[in-house]
Amino acid sequence: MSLKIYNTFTRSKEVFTPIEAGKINMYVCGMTVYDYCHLGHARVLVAFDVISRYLRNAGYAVNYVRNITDIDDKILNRADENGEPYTDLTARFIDLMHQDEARLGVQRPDQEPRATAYIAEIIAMVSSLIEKGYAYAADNGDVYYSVAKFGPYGQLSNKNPDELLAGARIDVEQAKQDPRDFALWKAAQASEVHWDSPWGKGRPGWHIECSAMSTCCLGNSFDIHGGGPDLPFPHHENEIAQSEAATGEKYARYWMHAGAVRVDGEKMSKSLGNFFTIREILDKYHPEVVRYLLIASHYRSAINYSEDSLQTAKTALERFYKGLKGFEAFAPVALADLPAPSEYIARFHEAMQDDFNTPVALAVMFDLVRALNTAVKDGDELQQQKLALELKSLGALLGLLQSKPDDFLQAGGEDELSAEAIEAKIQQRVEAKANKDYTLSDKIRDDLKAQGVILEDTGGVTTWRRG
RNA sequence: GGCGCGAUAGCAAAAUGGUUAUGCCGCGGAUUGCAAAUCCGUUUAUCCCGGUUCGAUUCCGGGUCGCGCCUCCA
Repeated sequence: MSLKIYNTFTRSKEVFTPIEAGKINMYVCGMTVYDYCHLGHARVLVAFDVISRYLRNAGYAVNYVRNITDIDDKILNRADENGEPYTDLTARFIDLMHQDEARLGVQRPDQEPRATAYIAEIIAMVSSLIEKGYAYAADNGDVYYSVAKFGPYGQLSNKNPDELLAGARIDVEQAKQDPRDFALWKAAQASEVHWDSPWGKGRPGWHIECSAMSTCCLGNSFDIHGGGPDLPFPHHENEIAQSEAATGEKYARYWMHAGAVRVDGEKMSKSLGNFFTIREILDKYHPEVVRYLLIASHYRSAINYSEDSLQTAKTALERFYKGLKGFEAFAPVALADLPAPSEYIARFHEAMQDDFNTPVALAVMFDLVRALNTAVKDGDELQQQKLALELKSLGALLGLLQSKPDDFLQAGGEDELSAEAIEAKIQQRVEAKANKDYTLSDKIRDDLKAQGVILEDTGGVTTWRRG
């Protein structure tokens, strides 16, 4: 069994072979920090979190780099609107992003380079592109990349450069020699934030920072480059043009792009203003519910967000947690460390190795929890322990099932009945049952149910959860 | 206009040239004081029209509808 990855560049699933055996260098385009992260960002964060976790678990030494773009027109505009230094704005949203990612259980990347820390490298790359004839300094102080000079331009997004020229419909900057050319360096206006450069005071263009940071952190060529669904063109196309022209080497080998998150059939995006932030969703739902929702569809397919879909995700997770009650003591282990792994482990690997097919991986876990429930019913303790450990270990690999079952099943809002009040009611009911006063005991149970609390009498013991 | 993706049961979502996806919901049974949970069983599918094939949801062609990128967006 070998790992297969869908490569945007070839538009096909390919057997994955790293440049250096056992090592994977991976770069993912991260956030431009001027606003809260929304669910679309969460999708990319979680997708590549699961991918990097799986690759590590499969034994690869993964170097996962995810950048932060902390200088950009939108950042400067927002800081201007707020009347604050742009560095205050970016520091705040970097911090908030880290909070969101921690709450979602997303492991931090190995390196998290920021554009403003790589200005010297960016200037060096732009200089190199000018020297090699791929870029030119215009009269207005901007530096542009000359798209016509890069023969393979358009390969990633499957675009014909000639047709791009015909289709240009934005106001073309006068200083450009060709409408398709894009800015590597932008001259600073009057009092704007700027750095000194051979072309005067200015700041980096949008795409160059990723070329510079990925090359500095991972080398001229690396294994995987990932990002959101709207990045293949122009961002990644331009990265390829910049990097390959500057280094003369193949840039990234496998391009991976997450699918869109939609709302009512339309892409969730800042420009449409139809986005839900991660934190507002996490105010109402357990982080694992959000993770489950994002993983229950394949990472490349579009998903349609709704409150209902979160509710369904919660119900699905409850099935796992109900099965794990009583196995709190089992700590998850790496899959390679499982003793005598069951067929479910092999099936899980098979699913994940097929372009990280998490929906199938979850289906395997549902089969596993059924087997676990059966083992519990049959009183087969060895089998129970084995399967519970396996389920927790598979869950851990996906960043799920990390809570104690009761913590997950009993989690409630502040306005809901307290655990103490529920326990007191249960005690009253135990006494009623002992007196065979089923009318009272059923009334207590019905009253609790009306308040969203479900009682379960299992083996003479009553437990509860919120429905 | 260019490039690309998708259409699967009540909902969500995989896969597959012939054989159970899976989860939720519905129905029946076991279990239970009654429930809940669990287990067992079970009802609903492959957008339309052609073609290839012994056989197509799956491959090919055409169509319809939806969506994405082509402009800042993950």
